[in-house]
Amino acid sequence: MKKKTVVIVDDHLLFAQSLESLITKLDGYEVLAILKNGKELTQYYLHKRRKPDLILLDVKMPVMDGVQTMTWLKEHQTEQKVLVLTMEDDEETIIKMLRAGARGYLLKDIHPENFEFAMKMVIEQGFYYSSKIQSALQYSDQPEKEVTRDLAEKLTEREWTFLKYACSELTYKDIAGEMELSPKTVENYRESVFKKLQVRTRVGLVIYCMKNNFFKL
Amino acid sequence: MKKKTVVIVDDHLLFAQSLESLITKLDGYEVLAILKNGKELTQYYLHKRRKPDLILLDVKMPVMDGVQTMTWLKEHQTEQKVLVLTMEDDEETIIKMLRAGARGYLLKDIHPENFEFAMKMVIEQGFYYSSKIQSALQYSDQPEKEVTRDLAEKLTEREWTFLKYACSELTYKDIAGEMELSPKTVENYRESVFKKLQVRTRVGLVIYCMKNNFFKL
DNA sequence: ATGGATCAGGGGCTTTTCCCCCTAGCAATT
DNA sequence: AATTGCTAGGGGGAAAAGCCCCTGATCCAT
Repeated sequence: MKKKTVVIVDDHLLFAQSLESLITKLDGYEVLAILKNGKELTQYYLHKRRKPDLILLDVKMPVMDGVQTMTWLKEHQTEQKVLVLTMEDDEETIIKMLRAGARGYLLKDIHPENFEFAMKMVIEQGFYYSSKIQSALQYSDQPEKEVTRDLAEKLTEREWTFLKYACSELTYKDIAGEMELSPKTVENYRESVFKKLQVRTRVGLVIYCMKNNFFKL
Repeated sequence: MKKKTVVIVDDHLLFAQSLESLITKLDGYEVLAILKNGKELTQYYLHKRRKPDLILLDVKMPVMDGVQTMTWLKEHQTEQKVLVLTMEDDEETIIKMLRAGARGYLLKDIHPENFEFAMKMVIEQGFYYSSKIQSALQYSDQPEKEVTRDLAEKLTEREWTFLKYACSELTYKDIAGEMELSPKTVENYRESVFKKLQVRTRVGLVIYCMKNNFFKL
């Protein structure tokens, strides 16, 4: 029987490499590559490397995170099967990933036996949802919350940059300096981001970012 | 050569078991047990099981976390060598663990080669500090910062209550309403909390709380 | 070529936050 | 009996944040 191929995308090298040795031990699986983020994954495809049967994808990563990667995959590698493997168990992240096309979602505290089963399921059946994830899915049809989630992804580049600065003790004037813009322009980004994320204060903004693991603190 | 023995304490089973297979592959190491939290570790000693040369300890765990475990070990297993292996890279956690007696501190995103070296160092030399951790250590002797860390836990009941409200989109006037106080009194709590936590803005306060997991968002 | 979105900038205004200063009651130490 | 610490309250002022309004310049797609 031909071995199933796997690519691991996770910035935690120790975990990634440990996982590789676990997977290799499972027999029937082969790890083609370990990549540190989504950017490296796009490079991987670019160099026409062997497409894996399954991608194990982390969510919180520098450079290009799980959600961005998932979105990219959906566009450029439609058929690629992905199992999200992460610490993030908040509903928003789960929903975001599943809607971006993830066919499975696992928390890293899963039992290794279940892990093997989940890989098998995603590769053969195309999906795997643990019970925890299923309960999160139930909520995913509530309209208002949906809207918020979509808007979160519709921030422009500059708005994202602003957002990162906003999650600090810098004043808007400081941020204007950092971004080399007029304070008034920064003010506009504030307004548009507030509206898109539906918050009313800067504190609300920070909380929103934390809840959704936009970046590590 | 006798194999070095290791016990892994980490609630993320998949990671723990993956790590086990990595360590076993290293040759020269033997994993005696995988435990889910500090409580299980105390049970382990209670049953007079073989004491390992090294404990790999996670910080964020349910039941009995890394800091509590470290404190317990310092009292009951003074000679036990411990390498902290975790995601938590904020200074407070690092200092707390080192002060509780950890002889080494590693982030999970370390390169596996360095990981082996770190294990070797802790077992043979009794310590290992990565450069990141060393820089954190530098600050630990600056008196003011030390005080801050302690004060973080010395918030009064009312300040604590205020803090929770402050991590929301409520204005101080709103908070005054919620706490049934005059806005001016709330203002005083703000000032005292700012000073104790050494932040300059409310956003900084929220970030501080998130970094230190004061409460779930 | 005409919207539509993104980017960059501004005026004017209100509210909130932030930073000092201060008083006073009450409880537990010293 | 005095100090310290927590509680609750206040005055005044400067800075920042928040909320409307508006003008252009690109660039991109119908």
